[in-house]
Amino acid sequence: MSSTTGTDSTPGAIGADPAAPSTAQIMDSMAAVGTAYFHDFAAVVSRHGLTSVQAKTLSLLRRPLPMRGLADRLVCDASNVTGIVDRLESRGLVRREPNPTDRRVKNVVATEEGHATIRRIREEMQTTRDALDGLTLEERAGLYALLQRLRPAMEAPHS
Amino acid sequence: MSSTTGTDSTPGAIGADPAAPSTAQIMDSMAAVGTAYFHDFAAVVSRHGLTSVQAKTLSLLRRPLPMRGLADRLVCDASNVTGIVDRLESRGLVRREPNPTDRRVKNVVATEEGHATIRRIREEMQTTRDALDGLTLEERAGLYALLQRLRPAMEAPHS
DNA sequence: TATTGTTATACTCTATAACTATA
DNA sequence: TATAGTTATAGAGTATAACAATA
Repeated sequence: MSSTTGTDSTPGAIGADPAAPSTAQIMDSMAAVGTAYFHDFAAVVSRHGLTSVQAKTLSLLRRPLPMRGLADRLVCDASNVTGIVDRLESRGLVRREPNPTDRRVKNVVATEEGHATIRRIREEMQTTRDALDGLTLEERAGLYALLQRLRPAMEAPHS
Repeated sequence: MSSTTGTDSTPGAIGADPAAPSTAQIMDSMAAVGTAYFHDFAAVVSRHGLTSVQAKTLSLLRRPLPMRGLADRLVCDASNVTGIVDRLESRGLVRREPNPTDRRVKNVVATEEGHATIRRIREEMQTTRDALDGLTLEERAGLYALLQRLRPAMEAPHS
């Protein structure tokens, strides 16, 4: 639809219309902002003695999930989840509970400390919060609308 | 979907103004889109037999960089770069060259195949490209402008 | 003395394969 | 037979500490 979505590499685009960014330019910006976001996240969670994947797992446990459900959401093999949950459990941040209806399944539940930890992490991502606070209300609304519009297409099955 | 989208821990925001998203809501969207972007990237580079960090390293080598420069840009300890570059070099994607003016330094240079590989990877990120193609020209311009506005604050030194 | 790059070490994440206990 | 979870294994990324060569 966007007509000239030609691949880019900046053809003869010395004075290119600044209002018509190439796909490559947008991708570069997405990568830069995404990378900065995850650096902020990693720095904050490491102060809590957690790795990124451990904190991500904790953040998925707003409600109990089976090991398998965690593997699906983390987009990794189920065998990895054993170790990740082991380490969170040994720190008292999650618990494994038996599933009453299917004895093969174990439900992973965040403890009160686990919930508190992930709450604090969200609050402590100050670089990201400050960056968002630097936007006007209109810009914040625009950014959110665009990200929400992008999200389903980005998360769609990669045929 | 805005009603029962239990996506985040918004305070008492059941019927919150959709034009005034909370910081937490925006952060969740950023994380979701960022995660999807890096999943696309990881899937594409893995078809080329590369890990994400290897491909990221290759993408930094549009011009030669010393090992130390790579460590700075990858935001990791210098000792890690040895192994990453070792693996890229054993696949013929980069070369180590001596620095004429400082014999302690080794410049890492992408080979022709290295340049071609990173070029192909950018072109093959179809999920991301399709998502961007689903936006109107105005939306693309708005997204790019917002990301560019966010970038310096996000990349700022994390005191 | 300080810096560049490397090695050695230990831990975590990752996929694959094989196993168990359930279903 | 199929599924949930685990274990064993091997490769890769990560930080720390120590080292040689050079500045």
